[in-house]
Amino acid sequence: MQMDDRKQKILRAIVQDYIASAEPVGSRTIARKFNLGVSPATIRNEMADLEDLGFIEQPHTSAGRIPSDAGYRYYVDCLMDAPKLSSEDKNTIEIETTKRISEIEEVISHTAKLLSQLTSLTSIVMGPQKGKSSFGQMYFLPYQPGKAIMVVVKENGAVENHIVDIGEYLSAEDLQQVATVFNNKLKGFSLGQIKKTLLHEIYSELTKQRHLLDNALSMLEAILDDEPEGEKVYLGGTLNMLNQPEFRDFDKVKSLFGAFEEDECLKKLLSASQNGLSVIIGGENKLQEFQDCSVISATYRVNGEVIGSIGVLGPTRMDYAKSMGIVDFMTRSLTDLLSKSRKR
Amino acid sequence: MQMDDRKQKILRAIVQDYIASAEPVGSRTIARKFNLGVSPATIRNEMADLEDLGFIEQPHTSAGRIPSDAGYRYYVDCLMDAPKLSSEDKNTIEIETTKRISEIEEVISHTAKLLSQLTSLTSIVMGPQKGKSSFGQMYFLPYQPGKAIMVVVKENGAVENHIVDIGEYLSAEDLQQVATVFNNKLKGFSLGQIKKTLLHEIYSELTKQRHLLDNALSMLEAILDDEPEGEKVYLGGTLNMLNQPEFRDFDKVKSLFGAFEEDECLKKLLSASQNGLSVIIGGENKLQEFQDCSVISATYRVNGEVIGSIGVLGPTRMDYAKSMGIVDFMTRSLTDLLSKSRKR
DNA sequence: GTTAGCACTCTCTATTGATGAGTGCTAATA
DNA sequence: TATTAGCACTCATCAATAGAGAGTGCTAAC
Repeated sequence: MQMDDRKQKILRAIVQDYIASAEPVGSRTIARKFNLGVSPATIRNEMADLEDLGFIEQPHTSAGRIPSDAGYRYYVDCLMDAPKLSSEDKNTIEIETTKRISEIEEVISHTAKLLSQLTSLTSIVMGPQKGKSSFGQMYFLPYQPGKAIMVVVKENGAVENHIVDIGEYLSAEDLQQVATVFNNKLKGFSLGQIKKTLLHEIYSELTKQRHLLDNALSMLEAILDDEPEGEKVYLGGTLNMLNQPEFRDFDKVKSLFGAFEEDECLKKLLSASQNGLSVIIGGENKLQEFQDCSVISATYRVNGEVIGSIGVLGPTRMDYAKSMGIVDFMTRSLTDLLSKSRKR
Repeated sequence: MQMDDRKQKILRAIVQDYIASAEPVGSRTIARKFNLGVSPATIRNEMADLEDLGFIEQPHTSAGRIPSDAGYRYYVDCLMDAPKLSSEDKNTIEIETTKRISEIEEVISHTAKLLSQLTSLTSIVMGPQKGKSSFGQMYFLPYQPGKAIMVVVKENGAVENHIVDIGEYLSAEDLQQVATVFNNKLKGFSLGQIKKTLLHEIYSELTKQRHLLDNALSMLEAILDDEPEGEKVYLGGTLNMLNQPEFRDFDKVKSLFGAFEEDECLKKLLSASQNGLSVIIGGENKLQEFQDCSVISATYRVNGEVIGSIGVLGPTRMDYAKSMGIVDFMTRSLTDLLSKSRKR
């Protein structure tokens, strides 16, 4: 049995109607709403075929059909209108992203909010991958006796400050000296590389200045320890999930919101998209908690280099065309925005 | 009618049993579980009296009784065992809070997590009140052409960095000069005060150095604009609310989680506690969304000055003695920790 | 003042039956 | 041969009903 034109039309009708209504779609409904020029009985026959092919399923004997994961997949791959976004949404994105915002973190969290607003789904935005970000420069500023503020500028423009213990014996010049060594040795290296290969090099350099060493070492540790394992993840519109009829079930909500609190889970969700727009549908997802969800994600770049990803999470029954359009456009404008702001 | 000793014992029994079981408490249950030496019938009579006094109520004719807000209030004020915390919890708090953490923000968010863990409730922690925090020092660091990193150290020890536009024309010395003016003029003033009274003073001072003024002004604006209105609020254990039987209701969950996303709401919740330990029970709360909740909160200090508050939010039926014990102790150790770290 | 006994109330759960949406099959039709 | 009309059948949903159980309030006895 093959997918002919009519089967495709019917499958598309089922998916679209189910996306809109969240109710199983019957043959009669299709005949009425979509003008296919055939009777419900014919549609029933075709639907039986589509069920055999695995694209739709029946929740119970006397209900209409709902798309299976395979059905959604076929829809996304072959039947769907090209991802599109309304000029209204486009406008909003352009206005919102051109509002001058100075810090990357703010841009990111702002993006998460905007994304969830536009899609009515839950948005997940992964900030610059710190492990991959490279060291740019560092400064030490006086803070309190025995402590200093260490300001680290990454190559991607992110700025972080940490309080570090410096012991009692370091003067401002000593600190300056340490910073100089760091800046010379580390510029351009990722923090991962720093940890592995460069640590002992600095160590030996500083050995020459015996009196600095002991305290400098604790600083080094502080730098690397304070650096969290992975990237920061921002969520937006988690509440939107509560509006979806498929989550009118307490246990589902609990396990879902539980997963939301685990950064690791969210990172895994986004990790699929290596490049371009990625769509993961229902059971294609390996994470138990998200088997009833679909994820649309994409990576964004700064100056050509992938530094993070954004995505939306929703019920399997989501408006793929719209969501994909928004995620795609958002990725582009984020990439634009970040690259532009770096050039200035 | 007066509260005699037996009435008090019965009321305490009702509150405690209801806290534990979340089920209306019947006369028979009390006679069985609490050895009052009287029969269920007698207890029934007393319960009728307690209901007349407004301390308990019946969800429906043939159910047991549950405490009213007034009942909880009486319990907390007069009947409850002194707020107490297990030596186990005490230990956890002491170990967790003495882990060396350098930045105030980290301490705060860590506190929120710990608090919700120990109480199985939702924790709300309000960070240092920025409006009330005072300016300490500022530095400018080179960033990119036309931009600088502005590092602001508050008097309470918090450090923030912002990227500011400086236009094309400012040299490092110019920046240094501006910073010096700021540091001299502003040290010790709250940001509120800065905005109102000192702005024109600096303005006039900088007027003397004409070439700096235009650009310095935009920086000033950046400083004050970047400063958010209020304090940052941290939530922990919001999921715990889903485990409470009183929130097995979708509309409640939705409005509750909606309120969680509004920082303003949460701030209002905590604002009650001006000093010491404050307990707000059910309807005493003015916010619609939290009428079924109680809030226990307290303020913490750095060097005698109140800089924030912590609290827990739970269903009206919460274990007040335990929660109050934990919040109280936590406040103290937070105060200790922050004050100690400031002295070093 | 306390208690035992009992009728009464009300929630909760399970059962039942009616309704309606939707299917699958068969036979008639183009 | 493909399509369609007709019809019996299935199953979820909803409302009504009955029975069980928990708990009360009242009365009368202790």
